[in-house]
Amino acid sequence: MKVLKDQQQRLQTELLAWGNQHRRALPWRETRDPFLVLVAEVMLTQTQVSRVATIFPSFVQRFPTIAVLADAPIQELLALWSGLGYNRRALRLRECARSIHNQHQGLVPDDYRVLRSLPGIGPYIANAILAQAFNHRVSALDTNTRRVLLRAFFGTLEQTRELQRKADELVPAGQIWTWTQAVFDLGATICRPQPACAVCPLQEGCLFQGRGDDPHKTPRRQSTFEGSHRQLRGRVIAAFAQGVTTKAELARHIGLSDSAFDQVYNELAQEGFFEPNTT
DNA sequence: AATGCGGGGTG
DNA sequence: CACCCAGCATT
Repeated sequence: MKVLKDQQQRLQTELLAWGNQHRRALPWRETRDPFLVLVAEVMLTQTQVSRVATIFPSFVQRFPTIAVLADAPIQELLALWSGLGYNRRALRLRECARSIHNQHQGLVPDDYRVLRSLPGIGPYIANAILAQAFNHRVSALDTNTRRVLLRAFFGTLEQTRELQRKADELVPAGQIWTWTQAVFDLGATICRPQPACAVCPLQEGCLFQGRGDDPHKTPRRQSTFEGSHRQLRGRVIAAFAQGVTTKAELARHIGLSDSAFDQVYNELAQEGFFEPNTT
C-alpha cells in the first residue's frame, strides 16, 4: 500500500516537472477568469483544441463577461461560434450566462451542485471550472485525462465514482492548475490512444507500460455526415448566422422549399435558434 | 444504455 | 471513406 503511494508520488512529481517544461500555449491558459474558463470548456467539448484556439479569442473579445454574453443577439452569437460545430452548445452557453446573471449575482458559482444545475454544464465542465478557476482540489476527468490516469496511476478499470475520488486525491494541493494542464498535455501529446511510451516522462513506474488496450472504451461511430440531417441543420444555421433571418429567405437560400426544410426549420426553432432577445 | 448533435482534419 | 475529437442532454 505504502509502496503504491510512493510510486504514485514519484509519477506525480515527474508529470508536474514535464508539464512545466512542455506546456502548450493556449489562449484560455492566459487567464483564470471563471467566465473565460467556462467558455473555453464548453467550446472544447468534442471539439479539437486547435479549432477552439482559433475561435476563442475573437469570441471572448466580443463577449468578454457574463453580462455581455447574457445579452448576446443569437445571430451574432452563432456567427462567432461558426467553425466549432454543435451549435446548440452556443445557445446553452448563453442560457447559462443568463442564469448566472439573473440568479447568481453575475458570478460563476464555485460549487459543484450549483454548477451542475446550469444548462450545458455536466460533471466534466463543473470540475474543470472548479479546478482551473477556483483552485479546488478536484480532477477534471474527460476521456483524455481518464485514459492518462487509468494507465499510469491506477492500471485497472475503475468505476466512475471511485475513479473520480482517487483522481481527486491525486491532485497536488499546491499546484492544482499546473497539474490539470500537465495531465491534459500528456494525454494530448504522448499518452494518446496509440501512446508514445518511448518518449514518455512516466515510463519508469507507469502501470501501463504499453500493455493492453486503450482503457477508454471505443466511441460510437457516427453516421456519414454528407447528406445527413446534421449537415442540413448546419447549413440552415450557417445561413442564419450570416444574416438570412426570415424563414422564407432561409428556405430559398437552402434550396428546398418543401416539407423537408419545414421540418428542419421547426426543429431548430423549437430549440431556440431563431428566438429574438427576450430579457 | 443508447442516441443526436458539426464539421474540419488526418491517414 | 473511416476515424478522430477537453461531453451534455434527452429518452
